[in-house]
Amino acid sequence: MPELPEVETVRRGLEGFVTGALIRDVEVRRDSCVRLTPGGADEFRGRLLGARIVGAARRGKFLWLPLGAEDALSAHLGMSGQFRVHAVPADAAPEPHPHCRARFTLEREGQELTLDFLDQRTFGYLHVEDLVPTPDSLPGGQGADLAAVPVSVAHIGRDALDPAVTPELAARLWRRGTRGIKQVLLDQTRVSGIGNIYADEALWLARIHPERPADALTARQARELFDAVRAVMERALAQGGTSFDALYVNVNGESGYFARDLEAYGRAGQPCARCGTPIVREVIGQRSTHWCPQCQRRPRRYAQRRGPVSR
DNA sequence: AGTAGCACCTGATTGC
DNA sequence: TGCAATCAGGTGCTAC
Repeated sequence: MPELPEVETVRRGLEGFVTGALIRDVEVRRDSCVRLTPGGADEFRGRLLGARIVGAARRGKFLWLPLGAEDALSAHLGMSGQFRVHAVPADAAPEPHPHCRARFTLEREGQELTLDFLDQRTFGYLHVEDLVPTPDSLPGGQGADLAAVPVSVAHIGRDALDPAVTPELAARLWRRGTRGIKQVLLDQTRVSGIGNIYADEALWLARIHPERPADALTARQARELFDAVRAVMERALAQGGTSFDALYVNVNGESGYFARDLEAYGRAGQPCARCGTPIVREVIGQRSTHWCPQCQRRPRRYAQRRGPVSR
């Protein structure tokens, strides 16, 4: 569920809480939340005990806590993952929530802290892995944390708020292939961080039909789409992200407020804020997709591609 | 190489 | 009331 603005909200919350902390204890409450680790929960715990967290980093929706320059505690929130912080020792913290998959006891400046990883749908996961330099690392970087990424993140493209991604670069990455642009926006190997909500919102803002073939986008449309992605994400970030329910909250358990500003996502049947035409919803590429049939027209010449496929 | 389809889960909501 | 079907913010693997 969480997309870039939500994951960044979590990252910021973690950064202030865990930076400089020593990992004193690791309680894995559900083994399957530890993935990509041959030795499972035991290895996970073994590599973390005594390690010091030096920051909190993110690329797209992938999050990691570097343990120095060599390795990191990596996390992906999947559809429902959360981190929750308690500035008290574990024995004074609330009983773990039924969805709590792992509990960490940290020590920082002589204080014991408790960090919980919750995940209702269990698509999220944790692991410890090496940091590797990536070919597109920013020279000089934005601090040591960004000069390298975890192995599991190396195949992910730079994200939509990364200063190294220019509108021209995004246009080049997106205007390839014949799939609809909505599906291409969700492809994390191109420009990462965009999920189902912000894809629909950005396409609405840029007035582009979600099924327009990626290679039929003009360079100008692609640049406008990138501007739209950034605008939507920056506004969402300023409001702490989008919360529909308790499945997305920040590290303090608080909701984000961007849901009230959504113009397309989840608004099927309601009037478009620009023209009043009811927003439509249709499943495209197995994802629920929302758009204004008036503002986001499918050009006739491309509409033919939707016709019956001969086989 | 690029793309489509499905698998991985739990829980809330909807419909019969 | 009960039960089944449907839906949900994501990723990655397999097979074409």
